[in-house]
Amino acid sequence: EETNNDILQTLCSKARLVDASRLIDVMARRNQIPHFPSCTNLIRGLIRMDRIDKAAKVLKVMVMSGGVPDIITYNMVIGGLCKKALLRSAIDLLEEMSLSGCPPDVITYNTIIRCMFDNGNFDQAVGFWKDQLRKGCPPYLITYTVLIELVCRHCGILRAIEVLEDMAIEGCYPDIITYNSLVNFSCKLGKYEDAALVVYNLLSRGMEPNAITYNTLLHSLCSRGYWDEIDEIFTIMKETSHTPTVVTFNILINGLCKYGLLDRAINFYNEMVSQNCLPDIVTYNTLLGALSKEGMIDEALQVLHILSGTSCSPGLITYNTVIDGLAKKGLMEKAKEVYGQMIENGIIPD
RNA sequence: AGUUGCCUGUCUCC
Repeated sequence: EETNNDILQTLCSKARLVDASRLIDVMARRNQIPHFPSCTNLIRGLIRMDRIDKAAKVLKVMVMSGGVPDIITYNMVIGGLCKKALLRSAIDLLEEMSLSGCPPDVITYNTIIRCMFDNGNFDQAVGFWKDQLRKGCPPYLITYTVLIELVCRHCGILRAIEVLEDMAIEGCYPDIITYNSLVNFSCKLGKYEDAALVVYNLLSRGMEPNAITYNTLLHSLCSRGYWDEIDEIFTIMKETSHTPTVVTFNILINGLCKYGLLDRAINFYNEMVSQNCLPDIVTYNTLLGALSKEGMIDEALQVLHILSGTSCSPGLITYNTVIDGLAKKGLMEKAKEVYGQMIENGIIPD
C-alpha cells in the first residue's frame, strides 16, 4: 500500500494521470487505501483532460475508502458528467454526496438544473428546483437566470419580465446576464420587439447593455442580413464604452461570409487588426471556411500554413473546416494531405 | 484561490 501510494504520487507529479487512475483501480481491488490528497488532485487533473469517466471512478474509490472529497471537487465531477450529458450519473453522485459527508450546495444544484434544461428535460428541471425551494433554499440569481428562459418560452416575454420584477421584490436582483439571456432568447426567435422590451427594462433599472448584449443582437441580425441595423449598432458600440470585441468582429465576419460577401468580411478583418483587436482562432476558422467555399483553395491553404506555428495555431475545428471544404470541392488528395498535417501537429480527429 | 448563469467558428440532422 505504501509503495503504491508512493508510485501514485510519482505518477501524479509526472502528469501520467491515466496510469495513476489505473493504479487506483488496482489498489481498490486489493483493499488498499489511496492517499486522499493525491486522489483529489488526480480527479481534477482528469477532468481537465476531459476524462470524466476516470475521474468519477477515482472519486468513487476515494469515497469507498473513507475519504471525503471537498465540495469543489464534487462539483467539478458533476459538472463534467453534465457536460457529457450523463445526467443520470450526475444525479446518482448528487445523492451520494450527502451520504459521504459532503452535502451539495447551490452550485451543485445549479449545475444539475442547467443540465436538465440543456437536455430538454424542462419539467424535471422545474421539479428539481421546486424541491430545493421546498427544502428552504433561498432563491438564487443564477438559478433564475437559467430558468427564466422557460418562462419566456411558455408564457411570453411580458410574463418573464414580471418574474424579473418579482425577483427584485424578493431581494434577488436580476443582473445584465439575466437580461442578456432574455435578449438572446428573443433574438433567436427573431422577436426583435421582445428584445427591445427587455433592453428598455434593463435601462429603466439603471443598467446598461454591454458588449454581449450588442453582440447578441448583431448575431441575430447578421443571420437575417439586416445590414443597415447592424451598421447602426456597430456605430453605437464604437461611440460608447462598449467597444467592439473580437467576438463582435467574428460575428460580423461570419455573417458577411454566410452571405457570400467575403470582400466585406475581409474589410472587417482589416479593421479589427488596425484597431488592435487581435483576431483569434474563431476568426481564422470563419475565414478559412469562406475561402474554401468560394473555391479559393490556395489562399486557404496558405492561411493555414501561416497559422501553424503562431500562438493562434490551427485546432480540430480548423482542420475539419479546411478538410470539409476540400472534400466538397472533390479535392480528396489535398484533403488527405491536410489530414496528414493535422496528425503531425498532434491534433486527434473526431 | 480553483467548481454553476449571457454573445461568435467546422461537420451531421432540420
